[in-house]
Amino acid sequence: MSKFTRGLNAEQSRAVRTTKGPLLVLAGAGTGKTRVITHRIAHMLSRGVAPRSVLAMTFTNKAAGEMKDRIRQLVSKRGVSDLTVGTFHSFCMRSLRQYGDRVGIRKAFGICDADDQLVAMKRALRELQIPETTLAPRACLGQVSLLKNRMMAPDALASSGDDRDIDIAQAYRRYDAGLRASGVLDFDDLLLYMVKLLDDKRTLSQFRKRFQYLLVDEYQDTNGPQYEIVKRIGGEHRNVCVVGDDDQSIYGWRGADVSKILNFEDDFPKAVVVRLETNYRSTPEIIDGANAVIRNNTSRHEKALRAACASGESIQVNSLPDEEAEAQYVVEDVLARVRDRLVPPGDVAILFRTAIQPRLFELRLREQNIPYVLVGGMSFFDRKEIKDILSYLKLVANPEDELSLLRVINTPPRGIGLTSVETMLAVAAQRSISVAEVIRQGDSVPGLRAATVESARRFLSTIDGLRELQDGPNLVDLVKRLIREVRYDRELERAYADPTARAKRWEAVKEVVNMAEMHARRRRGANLGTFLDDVALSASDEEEGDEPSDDKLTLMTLHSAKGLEFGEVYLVGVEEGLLPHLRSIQDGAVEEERRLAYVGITRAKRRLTITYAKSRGRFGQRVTPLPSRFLYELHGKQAPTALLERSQAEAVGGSSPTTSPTPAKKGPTSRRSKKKAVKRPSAAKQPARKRG
DNA sequence: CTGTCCTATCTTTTT
DNA sequence: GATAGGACAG
Repeated sequence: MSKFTRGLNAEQSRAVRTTKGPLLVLAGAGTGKTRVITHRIAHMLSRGVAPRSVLAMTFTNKAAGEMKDRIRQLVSKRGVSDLTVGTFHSFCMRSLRQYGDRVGIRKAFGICDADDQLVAMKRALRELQIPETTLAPRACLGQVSLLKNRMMAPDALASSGDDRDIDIAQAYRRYDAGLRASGVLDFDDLLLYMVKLLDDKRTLSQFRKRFQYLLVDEYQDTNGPQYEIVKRIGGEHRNVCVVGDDDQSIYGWRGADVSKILNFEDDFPKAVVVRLETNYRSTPEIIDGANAVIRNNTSRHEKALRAACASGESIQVNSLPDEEAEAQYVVEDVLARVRDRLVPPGDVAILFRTAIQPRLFELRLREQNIPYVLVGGMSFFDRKEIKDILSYLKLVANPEDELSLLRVINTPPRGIGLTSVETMLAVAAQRSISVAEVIRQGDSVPGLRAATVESARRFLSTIDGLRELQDGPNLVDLVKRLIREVRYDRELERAYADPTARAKRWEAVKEVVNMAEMHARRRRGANLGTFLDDVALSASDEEEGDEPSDDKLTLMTLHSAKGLEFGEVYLVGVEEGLLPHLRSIQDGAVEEERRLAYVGITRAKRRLTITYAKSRGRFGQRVTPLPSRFLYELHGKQAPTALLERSQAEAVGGSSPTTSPTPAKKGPTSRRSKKKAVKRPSAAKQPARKRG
């Protein structure tokens, strides 16, 4: 018995001790998953496994950081630093930086974010002369991403014969070509090219030899390429441990594939399967509810949570007349309990399905002076000024990055307007050269004024000048000089008349400098490239606000709640059409919604309150939703067929505006237009200000 | 290039 | 009903 199995239950201990061969750990919510993972690695190291032969992959930076921290608490520092613990994406990025040339990409590739992707897709559609009204860039991007996540080539769609699919397939190819020309990869590409890299025999055997022990966290969220990576590297030695919970797979819409965890034993025959079913988080009442709901899913590993905690309150379910009353009820309940010192605000969460729901809750919370954080929303990196500066930096690092170039070429305004840019793009396409090259050839380009060309050249030479500093030791200096030399202050002056707003933006700009400073301090050998990598792959973890803090109530979506726990939880808006969401009902994806509900329920340690509204404004109309089918299930019943049918009918009816044979009876205000809205009381009178 | 009007859209968003 | 993005005019 090793010291790392002490204090663990039988199943946990078995998982920790199984260090060789394939291992599937089905870890229900609150069953000590992280503990098992970290103890298992510590145990392996104590048994002589070389730290550098261990590869542990997670989905978030946060999870990776936590894993490292907790292993560090268990073993000596030396061992930990040689472990490879990181997100799939960062692992792939590092590997491609090292061996990218083996799959035909430059090692100095850039990484493009969601914004860049959208720009690239718009450009692709324009070049293909597919109007955005026919195919929305966002939707198209989503489809392409899904294809990539399923490792499907564009041809797979093109052959379907459907017009839209053909367009998407074309857009896919064009979009990819655009990214390649700009020397950038999107997030999905990082994984795809890694798979490709592992197609190379030499590389594959190198990786197999190096990484003798694999561990994958949240395996239920694995998508196609991630699965291939695991299978390839681990396929020979088969020391593959995957940990996850099929009941918490909630990212199917992003290409995550539950079947991977369901079929693990087929992929890795004779796998040891350990089920962690003892829940140390919640009261039996809460666990009963969770079990009762999730039991209704058909495709899952059979299991049920057992509560280890003492009995507590039963789950409360409350219906309220409308969403206003719902918010009011919840906030008043919180207020009373906080006042009576039954719970600190920091131990309370309000969970909801969609991003618009928190509004009313925010309003009320502010009214009552209850401090709160809204998790999610706009990240620091989504702010325009931050993106601008980062685009400049990306352009410095990668002269071919046209996405970035186009973003900042006239920011601040340099007299290079839309028309000029369009001319440049057209000429670039026509002569098959880059936009930068067009600018260099500017004199021979019809339609470009001399002043424009001159200004564009000055812009390029500023960037070129900065480029000479990029490998230099002083990253911070580079960033500062860039901000000065491109005259970003002018941009702020132009865009923000209000001095306070301007000052605030300037603060954000300076924050980039701070980030660079931090990066330079933390990492040896830091340069522009390492900085940009860091920023690209660590989207939102920095910064205030986001982190659930000790003294603030948390407002967040069910998706962001996964992996967290709170003393008291309010699960709100539990109605047909919201949870399960309308779209999921349409798409026949109710099981994933049920998992979402399950995730929500299992976040609560001691007290769970579920609410739903009998009337709710949706898309400007007032609807009278039915209580969610999950509420029936919660009490061990089946939702009435009539409810399911009506729900289905509404989902289908609501989706296609062409066919509206007015489903069941709705409220009296059902399909009235604009004017009627005036009579609505106070709904959104007070415009929600910035969150506190 | 900026300001305005208009209209399409309205889940979730680890990287 | 709100919002964001595009089209169009000035």
